[in-house]
Amino acid sequence: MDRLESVILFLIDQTSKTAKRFTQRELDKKGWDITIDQWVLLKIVEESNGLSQNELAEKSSRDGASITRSLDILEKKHYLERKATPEDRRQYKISLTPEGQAFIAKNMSLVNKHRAKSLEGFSSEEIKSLKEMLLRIQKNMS
Amino acid sequence: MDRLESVILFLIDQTSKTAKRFTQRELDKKGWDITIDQWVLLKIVEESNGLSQNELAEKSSRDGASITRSLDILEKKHYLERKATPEDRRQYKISLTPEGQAFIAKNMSLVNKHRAKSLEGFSSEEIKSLKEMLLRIQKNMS
DNA sequence: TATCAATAATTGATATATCATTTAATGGAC
DNA sequence: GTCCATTAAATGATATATCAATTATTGATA
Repeated sequence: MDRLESVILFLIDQTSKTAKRFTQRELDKKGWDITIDQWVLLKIVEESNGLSQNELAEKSSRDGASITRSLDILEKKHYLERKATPEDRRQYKISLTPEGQAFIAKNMSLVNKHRAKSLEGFSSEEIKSLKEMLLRIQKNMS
Repeated sequence: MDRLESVILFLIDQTSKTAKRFTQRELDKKGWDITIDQWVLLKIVEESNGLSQNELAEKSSRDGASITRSLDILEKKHYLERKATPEDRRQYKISLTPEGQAFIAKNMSLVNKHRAKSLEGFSSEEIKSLKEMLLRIQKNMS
């Protein structure tokens, strides 16, 4: 029977927490006014404009209720907006505002710096294989 | 510039969330009355009896305040207990109760089944290299 | 031994996640 | 067209995470 420190799911969770906490603190120091999860939401919207809230929940692996509340916050900051969908009045299409675009533009290089830091010393083959294994685990757990 | 889906830190977080939600739901169905994070705490105590709360926070990559509250819950369920430390009356040593031991014994095989499921199709070399890469990322982010 | 900085755990305030429920709108089946 | 199950998003209740501040204790130093 394995000790916890060698259980992959435990290590993944631990790595996620460690990296997130580290990055969040660094970004707070730089005067960020949003969380990493909110940033991720902005990036998803940037990459796929006009998604519905359910689609955002799916893409970000989060609960729909949680997305509703994050969108409220990001809308209040004027980083993105809900646009009515004429074909289906129950749903919205979410899109970036110019302020949202500007916020991403201003911070992207800092985020890239952190991503690079997390992978210092990794070869591109390693990164490729790591990605692929993470996806396999996700598939196993769904 | 990479799309989010190929950003390692994003994939790690996503994998962690997916696996945790999946496992939590499965365990809830079996009538578990604790969360995965509480389970992890129990397991840490089982593997290293008599740690202080700060040490538990460190090992579980969680905040001390959060540990305090989880311990309150687990103590109320009589799964573990705080024992006074005579050498330092500020700290406690945390240990499993017989009920805690029994709970682990009863559920361990189910947990192992989920761990195995997450790694279906993985060779032991792959697992070894995945572990090692996760630890390297943690080191990079600390 | 009196003082004071450092430390362990707790507590308060606040933010966010999750599940269940509710509301409004949609789209079949009849 | 009416009924009704389904769906999208919002909301309420509850649990947990984080940070900052607090409380009690320790240990070093003057």
